[in-house]
Amino acid sequence: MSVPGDAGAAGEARGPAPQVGTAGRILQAALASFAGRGYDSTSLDALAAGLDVRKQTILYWFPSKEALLEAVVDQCASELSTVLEASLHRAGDGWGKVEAVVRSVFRLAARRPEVLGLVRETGRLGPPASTRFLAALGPLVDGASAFLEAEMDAGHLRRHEPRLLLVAIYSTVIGMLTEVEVLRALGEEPTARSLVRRRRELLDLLRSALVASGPEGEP
Amino acid sequence: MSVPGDAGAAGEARGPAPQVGTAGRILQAALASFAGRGYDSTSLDALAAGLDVRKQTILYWFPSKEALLEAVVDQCASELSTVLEASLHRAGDGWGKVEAVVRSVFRLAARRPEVLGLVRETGRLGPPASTRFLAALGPLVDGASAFLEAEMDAGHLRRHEPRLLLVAIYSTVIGMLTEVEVLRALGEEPTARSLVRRRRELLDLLRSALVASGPEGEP
DNA sequence: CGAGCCATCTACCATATGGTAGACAGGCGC
DNA sequence: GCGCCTGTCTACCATATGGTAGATGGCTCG
Repeated sequence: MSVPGDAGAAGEARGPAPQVGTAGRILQAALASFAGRGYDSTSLDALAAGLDVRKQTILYWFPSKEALLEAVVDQCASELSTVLEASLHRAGDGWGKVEAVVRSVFRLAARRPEVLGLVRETGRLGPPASTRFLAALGPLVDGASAFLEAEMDAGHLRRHEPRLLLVAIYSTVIGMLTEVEVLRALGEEPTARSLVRRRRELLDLLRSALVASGPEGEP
Repeated sequence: MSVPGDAGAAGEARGPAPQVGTAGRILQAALASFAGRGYDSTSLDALAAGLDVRKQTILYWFPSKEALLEAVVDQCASELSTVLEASLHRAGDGWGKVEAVVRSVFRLAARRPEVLGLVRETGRLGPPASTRFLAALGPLVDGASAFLEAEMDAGHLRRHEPRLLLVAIYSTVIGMLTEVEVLRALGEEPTARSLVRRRRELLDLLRSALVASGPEGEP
């Protein structure tokens, strides 16, 4: 039985994770708006209007606008973690693993573009949203960094500073997926076809950048 | 003699470009806040407080908050254009030119980080801010795309789709320069030393990605 | 010296916004 | 059938926000 928003665990709707019913609808609507319009440009009244309820209903399930943001951030971090973990467990060697991760993020973007949009918005918002999000991804990032370093040591990948490499990959992936205005200006409408092209180009670039050519890194 | 904000050319302070005096101070403060906190999170009262004036003074020089944003966008587009044009006119061949452009953007970031911060904010804001900004950079982007294609045709750079390559480079550069929270989470504080490391890593990555190894592209 | 202009301010406006308190209808259990 | 709980609503609050109108002091010019 669902329980309404109240003092308690900060940032959480009461009771079980609200994926269904009104609380679930509120989360989805908030995600879409926070990702698309921005957190500060989203009012509770506007959000409520889109859901055909009053803002008091939102405040019944989430004690404040900030608590709603925290719940949305947690949900996105969870979805992204799940996707990244699944792909990390499947692929084997250096480049294969990087490729698997990038492909899985693009698949997530195809069916849930607002998740990547929210990722980019947390970067802009700064603490505590970004801190919460990055903390949730922390273990994965640490694992990714260690993995990259090991692969570079083994000669499977070109030598780079692993953590800066992760920032570069993150920036490029998020930009290719969410910089809608820049993409449009360069002739790329946000279509499924364009997504395929962008994924191909990005993978080509990353592969050229990461896979050493010659004897020790022949592709 | 300076002229106050009024109906007229939208988005412009009256009279000559206000780089000095109160209007200039307003522009700088607005740039810093729009880039750092975001346009929607910046109130005219807060901006005025920082300048030790009243918001009516801001509205004397710029007819509206949106007009102020337009003026800030124009100024940033101008600064970035100047920097990009200068570097494009100096370097010669394929990779050398790309490197020169990236280095010049990093130099701009070292002394005027808020300019790059505003670039990223315009991407988030969408039209009309992003349209205005991208229109101002349009000729440069067209030239860059044509240049990249010619260098690929000549075998100086690996074959990629030029416009998507520009999006990728843009995303990576802006991310490496402005994703402060992600950088911090990975151990990179926004220091001058870190900027040097980031520039080196980024240039290494781009070089590996763009410069073909082997007979036709030996570096 | 007085008039006019410029740049800043005070006072005020209308609307937006996040949030609180309690009313109310429906459903469920005793 | 009644009492209680849940979930939604109305009414209201205090503050924030972008903007307008006119006051005011200082400066310049005739």
